[in-house]
Amino acid sequence: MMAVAEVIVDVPTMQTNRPFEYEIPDSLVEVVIPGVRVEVGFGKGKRKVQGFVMEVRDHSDFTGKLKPIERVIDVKPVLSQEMIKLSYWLADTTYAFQISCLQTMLPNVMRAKYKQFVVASEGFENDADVKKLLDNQLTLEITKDTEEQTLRKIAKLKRAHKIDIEYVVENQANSLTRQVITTDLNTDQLLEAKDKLRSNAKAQHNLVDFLLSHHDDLPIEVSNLENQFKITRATLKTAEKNNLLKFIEITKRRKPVGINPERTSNLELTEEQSTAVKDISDSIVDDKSDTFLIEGVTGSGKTEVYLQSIQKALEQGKTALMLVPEISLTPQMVNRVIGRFGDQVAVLHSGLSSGERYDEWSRIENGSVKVVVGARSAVFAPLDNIGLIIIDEEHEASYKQDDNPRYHARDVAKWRSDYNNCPLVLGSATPSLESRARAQKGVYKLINMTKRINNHALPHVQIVDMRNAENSAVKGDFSPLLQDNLWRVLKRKEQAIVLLNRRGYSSFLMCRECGFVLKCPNCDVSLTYHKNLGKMKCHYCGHEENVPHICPNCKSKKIGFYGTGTENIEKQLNEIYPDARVLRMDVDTTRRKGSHAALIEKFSKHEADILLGTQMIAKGLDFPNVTLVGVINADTTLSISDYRASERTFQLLTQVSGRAGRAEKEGHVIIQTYNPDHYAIKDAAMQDYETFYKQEMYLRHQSGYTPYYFTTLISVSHQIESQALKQSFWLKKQLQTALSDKAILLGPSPTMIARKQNKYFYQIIVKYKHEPKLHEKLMEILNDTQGEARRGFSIAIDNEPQHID
DNA sequence: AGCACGCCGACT
DNA sequence: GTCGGCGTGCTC
Repeated sequence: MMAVAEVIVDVPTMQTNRPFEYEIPDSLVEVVIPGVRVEVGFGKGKRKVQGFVMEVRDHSDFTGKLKPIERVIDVKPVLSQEMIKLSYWLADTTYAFQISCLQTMLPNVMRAKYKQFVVASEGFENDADVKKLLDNQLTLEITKDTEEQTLRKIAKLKRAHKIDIEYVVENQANSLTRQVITTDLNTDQLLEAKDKLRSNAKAQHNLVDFLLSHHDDLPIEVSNLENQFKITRATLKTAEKNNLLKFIEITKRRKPVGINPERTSNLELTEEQSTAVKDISDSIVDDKSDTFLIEGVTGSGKTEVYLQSIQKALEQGKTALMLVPEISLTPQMVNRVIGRFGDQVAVLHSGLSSGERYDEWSRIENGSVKVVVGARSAVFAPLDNIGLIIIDEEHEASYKQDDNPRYHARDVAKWRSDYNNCPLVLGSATPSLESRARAQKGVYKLINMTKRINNHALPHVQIVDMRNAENSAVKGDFSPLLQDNLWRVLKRKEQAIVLLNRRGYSSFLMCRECGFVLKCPNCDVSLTYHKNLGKMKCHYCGHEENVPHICPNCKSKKIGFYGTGTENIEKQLNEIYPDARVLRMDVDTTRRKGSHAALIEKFSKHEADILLGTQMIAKGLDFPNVTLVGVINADTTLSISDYRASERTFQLLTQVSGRAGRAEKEGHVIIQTYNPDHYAIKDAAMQDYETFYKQEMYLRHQSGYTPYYFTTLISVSHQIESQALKQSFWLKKQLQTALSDKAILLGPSPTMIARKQNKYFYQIIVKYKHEPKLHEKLMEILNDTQGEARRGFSIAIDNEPQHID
């Protein structure tokens, strides 16, 4: 009997997108188990790659000779059975390679780094050519910087079998350990020991004094002692010999959660809240995988419902997972969860370094954490025995990953909820149409929360018609009504939020003389300015260049930044209200790590009167002193060519309005728009989701979009534009043969950014209700176009895209 | 992806 | 003749 492992290898191509079988050597039988990473030989040469063991069997049907597993990387599986199963489902539904799915599910440090070294073949150690190539060293590393000439020489010597290439698979994931010191002696014993020290042993005396005064702080990190207290390692070593202290290695948690917020306990619930908690709790207790949709107006206390439901899961000895959009992962939110559950909580946000992220992953994986809060990718948190999954602000587009694997966290959460037999709770003031429609059909259980806590009135919303000359002509972008109300807020020493609704939020360079815009040579996009680099950069291909001071087109000096507009609005605010403290929050001011949180902190301490910003200020923030919200231009998101434009506009306006008057004080919202009669704007002003929902559903029905139809977006790209177009017509024809005549095929049409990294993009949209053959056909197409892929042709499939552009 | 094999044109 | 270009098939 032979032990065989099914391994997914780290080679992301269509042809290798299946398990390969490897022999498990006797010495490794005990350790090669599903979920561990292994190092295996792959291909004809001596190439080595990392792989994931999916399954272990006792025989193989493979007719050839099996290669052995060379090394086991993990002592303990990094993938649970749940994650292994999930990866199959994920690969299938997103059309992504399974290896990509596995890597997405794990912290980045688990991704192998590959290195190649040139070494002399046996017997050629003294060969003149070899010696010259290696420059008398034993090895030569081949990197991406290795010159073309050298590569040629390497190829030549290799053909002559004078050299070999050695492959090294590096594992980046090792939890850092740190050295700490502690002592078994109590203070009396230390004093006693101090007396015994030689009087000239000054450093030792100081050290003992230090230990006495910091006795309660022990253990203390050695690096801290060296840096902060200037105690050398030599001193410590001597003290160790004298049995004054001892060294211990502990696994370092790179990111200790900041200052612990004050512990809170359950708040008293309103009737609506307690019904919600009860319904969810019942599902937790009964191990039912129900999906709840909480449709709750801003300020209705959804968070408390989440917290008490989590509490229930913990009481049942289970764990809980809570997803929030990255942007609402602010200290405000995080503190509320940590405040309730203390160090049982792990927080996964984009601010973590990859090492920190790995540490948090380990804490979750080894069971020391019961609650996980995080953004999209936290849906893969290695929690065991999940009792509850929550997705806050479930309508947020950021829950969908926009590169491979293009998964939606909501779908993954649903899968895990089914696997764990636990409820999934979706919460929003403005649910996505598809979720709300599912609730309508009874697929989800709808929980309506219509009352604000303490019966706070909803903010008073006014729409300003900017087509009216009186409003727009006065002073820049501020209507008299908005100006007036800002004055009042300032006079009352309250705070205001001003939202500039912009879709693109990067600053590009434009000549005011001739209109020239600095563009990327490889992509059809304008370059954006990166403050920290001091250079112009392309978002799509990474191309960089210096900032020109004269216009390359007309030689004028009037070339400058044309940004989000926030700077311009800031200038206007400063002119109208010279005494007001304005805080600008946009990509430029939040680029540095932590600056986003710092600005929020500053505003919540009332160190500024007006918070000015884009989308990012609309979400999840709670400032009790804010009584006015002004929206400069509500329309911009309406005019985009996406069928979700109205939905997005409605959501944004409703949410930003909810920022006003969250405490005792009444809130006031002023929305400036050129489309005052548009239903998305009117309904947002009324904070009337249900009316909006009905209207939007009607329109979606008319135009045949989600949730009435499923959509799949297929984009085709090629170096040569005509080829891209030709292939996309071929693809459309392929689809037509497989699909029923009820399916609607749109396109091919060029994408909004028609060229990226010197490739031309066309897209086809498939709208359908029931096409059982579509999935199979798309898989077939992916397989068939393999050969073409070599010639720069590629296909990307996006199931249920969030935006079509 | 990355390697070997194999088939063609232009050079020590 | 053979070196090295690229197109093709395959990887347990």
